[in-house]
Amino acid sequence: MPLYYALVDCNNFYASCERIFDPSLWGRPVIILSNNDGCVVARSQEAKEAGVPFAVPYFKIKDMIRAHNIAVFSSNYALYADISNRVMTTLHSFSPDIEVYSIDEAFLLFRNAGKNLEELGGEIRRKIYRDIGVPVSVGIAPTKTLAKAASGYAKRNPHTGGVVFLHDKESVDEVLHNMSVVDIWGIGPAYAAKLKNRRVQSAMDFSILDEKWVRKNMTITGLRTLYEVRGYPCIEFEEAPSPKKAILSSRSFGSPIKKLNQLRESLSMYTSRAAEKLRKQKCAAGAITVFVMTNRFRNDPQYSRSLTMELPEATCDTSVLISSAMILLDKIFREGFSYKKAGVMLSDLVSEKNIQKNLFTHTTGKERDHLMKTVDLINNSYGSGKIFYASSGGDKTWRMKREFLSPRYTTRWEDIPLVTI
DNA sequence: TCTGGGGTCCTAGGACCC
DNA sequence: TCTGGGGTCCTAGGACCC
Repeated sequence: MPLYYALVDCNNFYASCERIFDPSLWGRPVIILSNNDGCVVARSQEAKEAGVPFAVPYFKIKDMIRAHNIAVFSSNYALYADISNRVMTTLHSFSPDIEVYSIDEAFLLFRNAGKNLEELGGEIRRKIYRDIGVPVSVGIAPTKTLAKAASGYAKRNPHTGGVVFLHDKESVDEVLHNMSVVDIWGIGPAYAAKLKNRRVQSAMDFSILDEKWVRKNMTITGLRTLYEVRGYPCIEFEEAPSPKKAILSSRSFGSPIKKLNQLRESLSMYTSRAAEKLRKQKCAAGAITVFVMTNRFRNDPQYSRSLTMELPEATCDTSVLISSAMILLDKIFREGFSYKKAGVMLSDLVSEKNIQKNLFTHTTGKERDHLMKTVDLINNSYGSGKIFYASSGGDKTWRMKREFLSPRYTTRWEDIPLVTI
């Protein structure tokens, strides 16, 4: 029975989100910056054509921005996440089997479907564009890796109408021939360089490689990719998002910081964030790691360290986690460096129901639970960071830069667009 | 002179993804 | 002046055990 995977991929997703509410951006190059307005993480088609490279630091392209009248935005995750949810909800109406792969992509599974899949792809495209305003590309193929390849091909080649269905050898070969090996899902720059030495350039070259060589040089994951490219599905379809094994919260600072106090504030803040995420997925952490680092792009003296501590008892209590983080920070902090980034990682996660009690620690139990729930409730209702731990400080000189933030059109009452007649 | 072998667990580092 | 953040998986090698 034929089984096909469809990959639906939003085109230039962040840029498309900004355009929904600001039609003056149509036809104009648009770029979106990473946290701290550091580098470019998304570009509209026009911006790509104007020559803005991916991941380039913002300060390096200021001239180009002026010359091409490029619209610049800070990342507005509240907006993107909300639009993403709408897209995923719409996709659900096309197949009950959906794997939300990232904020702008989802796989759909189609069982026993025939030739009409191409048509269905077109329908998906039209519906999402009409209902939400986001253009998407659709790739349909017998494996996830080929579906990815197909949607990429659809995006690059307008004559496809944004939908590519790989249903026979000819159509697969056409796509693989016109695809660079580094664009295969699962092959990054390191493997691509290795492959280039073997004169493997196109995805087609890769598909006919010797299995043993791939296994030896690209591990078992590389071998899976090889089979997938040949049309044998090896990568599982995961409908339910698998529970996280670690939770990370880290940030670069708006400007470098030198004082222990400032590091303490920022780490205390990141720990609160991580703990919130932890409670949201109803888990407790058995270990905590703290790391600090200087700016590797500068010629200053460099320092980078991390330290992990096992907690006597798995916990999701923010204050326990903060005090543990502070102990770790005190151990790794060195005077005299300009720190650029710090973070905290919570690992050894267990379900909050299965916490192994420690005989020798004093737990306060229910009251703390209740306190945490209340803190989360307040912050969820009145905005993140409405109440916070005093150790997170009020100074916040280290806070993130977001100079070009658009309104949270869909998630904040004050920001809802007004229509004037 | 000859210096085992098999197993587990942990960690660091490297690869990839968006 | 200004170079993101948050993840997963795999492997090699060391420590340790019998």
